[in-house]
Amino acid sequence: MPRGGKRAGAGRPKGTGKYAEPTKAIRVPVSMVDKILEYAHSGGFQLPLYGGKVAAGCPAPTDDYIEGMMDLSEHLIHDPATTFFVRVTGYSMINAGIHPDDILVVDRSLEARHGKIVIAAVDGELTVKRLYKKDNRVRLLPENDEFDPIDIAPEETLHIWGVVTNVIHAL
Amino acid sequence: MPRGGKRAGAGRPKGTGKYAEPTKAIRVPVSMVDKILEYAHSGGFQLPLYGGKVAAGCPAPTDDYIEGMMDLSEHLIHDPATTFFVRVTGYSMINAGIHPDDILVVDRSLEARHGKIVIAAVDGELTVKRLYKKDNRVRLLPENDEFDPIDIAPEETLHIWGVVTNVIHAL
DNA sequence: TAAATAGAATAATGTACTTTTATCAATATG
DNA sequence: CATATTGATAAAAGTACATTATTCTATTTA
Repeated sequence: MPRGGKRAGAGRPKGTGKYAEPTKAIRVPVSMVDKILEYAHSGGFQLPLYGGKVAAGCPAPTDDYIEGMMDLSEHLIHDPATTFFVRVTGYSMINAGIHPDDILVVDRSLEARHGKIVIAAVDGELTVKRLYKKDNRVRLLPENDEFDPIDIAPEETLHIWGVVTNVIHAL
Repeated sequence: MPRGGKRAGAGRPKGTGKYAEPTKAIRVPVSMVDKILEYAHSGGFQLPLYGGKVAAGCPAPTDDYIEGMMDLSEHLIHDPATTFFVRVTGYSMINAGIHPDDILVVDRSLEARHGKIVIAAVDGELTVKRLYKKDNRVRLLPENDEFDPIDIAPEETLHIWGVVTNVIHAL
């Protein structure tokens, strides 16, 4: 038997889907479908960032004290086209907090100014050093007394790959 | 006039699309469409990682010397559900290479063992310290001589939010 | 009158289909 | 014969549609 007629307010409510908001169909490469669905589902790798203050005795991370949400890649990489990573070898920059096996975030679109920490190709090796560029002298300075500065003669060309923006150190 | 009947080999060739591979339509939240398209287009924030060796005099990053491709988020975040970030305040862990305004990657699914660097909530503040947990004593040890260790009395409960896995330091 | 239930309403989802884009080959043209 | 033109072909991209899922309400039943 019919139970019906018109009725206002019926129907599936908005925001009851997986994402609690309207969706759109877009096309992505087959090989990335899984990764992208995971990316979408986890909200774009946005994770909570906490600052200093919390309630006394607060036992675990809560939304209440979140300073904001942050996506690491977004935060560290301004232009994917000009950014790359370098794995550190050696101790020559230890006093700048750069340890072996650290990962450096490098941007080659930044100007290599005096005082910046840069990645340079010297003698077939990639090296991290602080750039000295003053009084018509160019030098690569280690931050470790046991290493010697590298002088770049005026006729030599120094191949600087980019400027280091961040150091990622695993504990 | 007609210019021809059947002909083999005609048609748009495979791999001439934006992604040079077949695509699939998937549904994603409207608010993330732009981000996801950028993500898909840049290959999932996979950027080159370089190791130590390059050809002498190599002027710029080239594919030839790539150690591999790396996605920062993927590399640093094993489980988005249990990972969060903390912004560092203060100098108490300076000797562990943890500076003010550094960002810590913290995983709360890891066991807080003796010797690990942890995030704890003490007196309404989030604090980073090395965990001492031996001989029935629990202490939070700074790595800076100007700071004092924090003793946790047996009857107190120490609220550990998670174990620090990585330090991100801007230069 | 309270609980159960069938059906209506509508959002969410996935996919089939249409439209667009790109390339090739057959023919025409100079 | 070299070059330009046009239609055939097929991949790629975007979108509309059919399907599925969910919730609400009017009616029935106890």
